Amino acid sequence: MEYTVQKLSRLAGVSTRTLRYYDEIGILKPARINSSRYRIYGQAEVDRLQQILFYRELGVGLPSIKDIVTAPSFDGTKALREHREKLLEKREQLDALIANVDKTIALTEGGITMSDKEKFEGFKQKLVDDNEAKYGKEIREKYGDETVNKSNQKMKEMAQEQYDEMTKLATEVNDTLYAAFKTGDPAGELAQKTADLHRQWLCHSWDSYSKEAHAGLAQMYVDDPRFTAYYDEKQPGAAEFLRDAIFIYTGKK
Amino acid sequence: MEYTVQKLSRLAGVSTRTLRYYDEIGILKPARINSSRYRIYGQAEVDRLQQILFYRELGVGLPSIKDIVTAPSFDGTKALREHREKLLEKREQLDALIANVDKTIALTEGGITMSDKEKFEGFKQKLVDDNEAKYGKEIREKYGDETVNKSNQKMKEMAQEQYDEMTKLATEVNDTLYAAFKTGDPAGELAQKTADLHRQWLCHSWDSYSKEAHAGLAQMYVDDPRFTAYYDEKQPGAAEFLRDAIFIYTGKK
DNA sequence: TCTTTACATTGACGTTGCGTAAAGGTGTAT
DNA sequence: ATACACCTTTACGCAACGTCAATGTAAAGA
Repeated sequence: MEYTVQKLSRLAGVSTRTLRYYDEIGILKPARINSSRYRIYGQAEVDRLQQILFYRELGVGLPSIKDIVTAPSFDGTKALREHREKLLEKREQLDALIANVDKTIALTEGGITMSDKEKFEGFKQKLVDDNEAKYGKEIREKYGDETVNKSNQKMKEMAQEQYDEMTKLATEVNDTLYAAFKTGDPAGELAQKTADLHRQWLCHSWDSYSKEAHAGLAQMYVDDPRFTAYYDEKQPGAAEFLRDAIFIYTGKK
Repeated sequence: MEYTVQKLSRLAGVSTRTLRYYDEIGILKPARINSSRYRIYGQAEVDRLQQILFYRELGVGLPSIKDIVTAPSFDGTKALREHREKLLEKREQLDALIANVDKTIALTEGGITMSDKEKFEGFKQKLVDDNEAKYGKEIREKYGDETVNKSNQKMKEMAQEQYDEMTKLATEVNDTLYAAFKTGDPAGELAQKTADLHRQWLCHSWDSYSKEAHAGLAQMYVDDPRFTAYYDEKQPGAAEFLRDAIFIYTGKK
C-alpha cells in the first residue's frame, strides 16, 4: 500500500505539515519521490510513523525519537516495554495529583488548612533538595484565619438548602459512626449505613462517584493525622473503623 | 510568610524564569516590589500559583488559566472539582494508551499482524470522517509475510534458551488449557495451573507483572477475534474459559 | 571595611513542534 | 477549457519558557 501525504495524514490522524516536518528533520523520509516531487510513503513508513507517534504521545522529543527509531539495534518490542513502563509512571504521577486534588477539596471543605509545602506535593517529582529543610520551619507555618474565612464565605454563597442538607448529612454520618463503633463490627448494618451516608455526603462535593476514590479517601482519613484527629476526637479509633467500613462497603480487597 | 522569586520557585518546583514570565504576562504578579525592585510574594500568591500549576499540569494554556484564576467569580473548590474530572479523563486516555501498547506487544510476540488502521487506534480520538470509509478497503489490507519474518528474526536473536523456555511454556499453556477445558471448571486445579503457566509465559515479555494487566489481557483474548480464533482453534470456547480461569487466578471481581 | 558570593534585575535571542498563509505546480473530471 | 482538489517550497508566527548577557544588591566572612 502506498500513501501520499494526505492519505497517510488521515490514516494516522496527523497533519500534512507534520509529515513534511518529519521529512525535513529526517525522522520519517518518504519511501520515494515521484516524478512530480510528491512524497510517497510505503508500508515501512507507516510502521515507523506508528512508533514515532507512540513515543510522541509520551512526551519524548523528536530528536530522541529519532535516535530510538533509527538505531540499527532497534528492537521494537523492547522499546515498547520500556515505553509501557514510562506510561505506568506517568499514570502514577497522575494518581498522585488526583489524590492531592481530593485532599485539597476535602481539607478546604472541612476548613482545615494545608501548609504551603503540602500544596505543591504531586507537582514536584522529587526535588528533595537541602534547602527544603532550610525553609522547612517557615514553610510549615499554617494559614491563620483567612482561609477559614474564605471557606465560610463560600458556604454562605451556597444555596441554603444544599447547605442544610450537607450539614444534616455530616452530623448523621458522625452520629451513626459513633453508634456503629460501639457495635465493633465494620461489616454490620450500622457501619454500612454510615458508609452509605458518607457516600451521600461525598456526592455533594464530588461531581462523580467511584468506589475507588471513596476507598482512597477513607484510607486518607487514617493516613492524614488531621483527619484522624477530627474523627477520633470523640472516639479514638473511629477513623480507622470508618475506613474499614468503607472498604467493605466499596468492596475493596 | 513572604517569598522572593527563588524561595517561591524552590517551594513550588518551578524556575525563577517561570515566575518572572508569569509576572510579565500578568498571570501572577508579586504582592509588592521592594526598594531594590525585588519581587516579593505573599500568601495569596502562593495559593494562586498552586491553582496555576494545577491547570498547567492539565495542559491548559496560560491565557486560559489567566481567565480562570482572575475571574471575579472564581470558586476555588468548584474549579478543583472540575479539575478533578479532567484529570480522571486524562487518566482514562492514558489507560487506553497502555492497553494499546499491551495489545501491540502481545500481538507482535504472537506474530499476529495488525491492520494499518488498527495501529493508530488510541491516537485518533475520533476522526471518524467520511474519507475513512473511502480508504477503508485499502486500509484493511493485512501486512503479508514481512512482519512475520521480522518477528522470526527477532526470535532468532533471542537467547536460544529463552526461546526454548518460552515455546515450551507456550505449548504447556495450550496443552493444560485443553485438558482443563474438559473438566469444565475454571476454578479447578488444572485451570488454575493453566493460569499460572500463562503468567509465567507472560513474564518473559513483560518487565513487570500485575494482576490487573493479566486480567485485562485475558479479557482481550475474548474481545479480540484474532486471539479468540487462536485459542478456540482446537477447542471452541477455550478463550473464554482461559479468561475465566485467569480472572479467578488474579482474584478479579 | 572590604571583598566575595549568592541572588536579584531587565533585555533579548534560541528552542520545539508544528499552524498558517503565500505563491505556485499537477491530475482528473467535466 | 476550466474547475477543483491535491501537491510543492518558502517563510513567518506561536507558546512557554531556557539561556546567555550585562548589571545592581544583600549577606557574610577576612
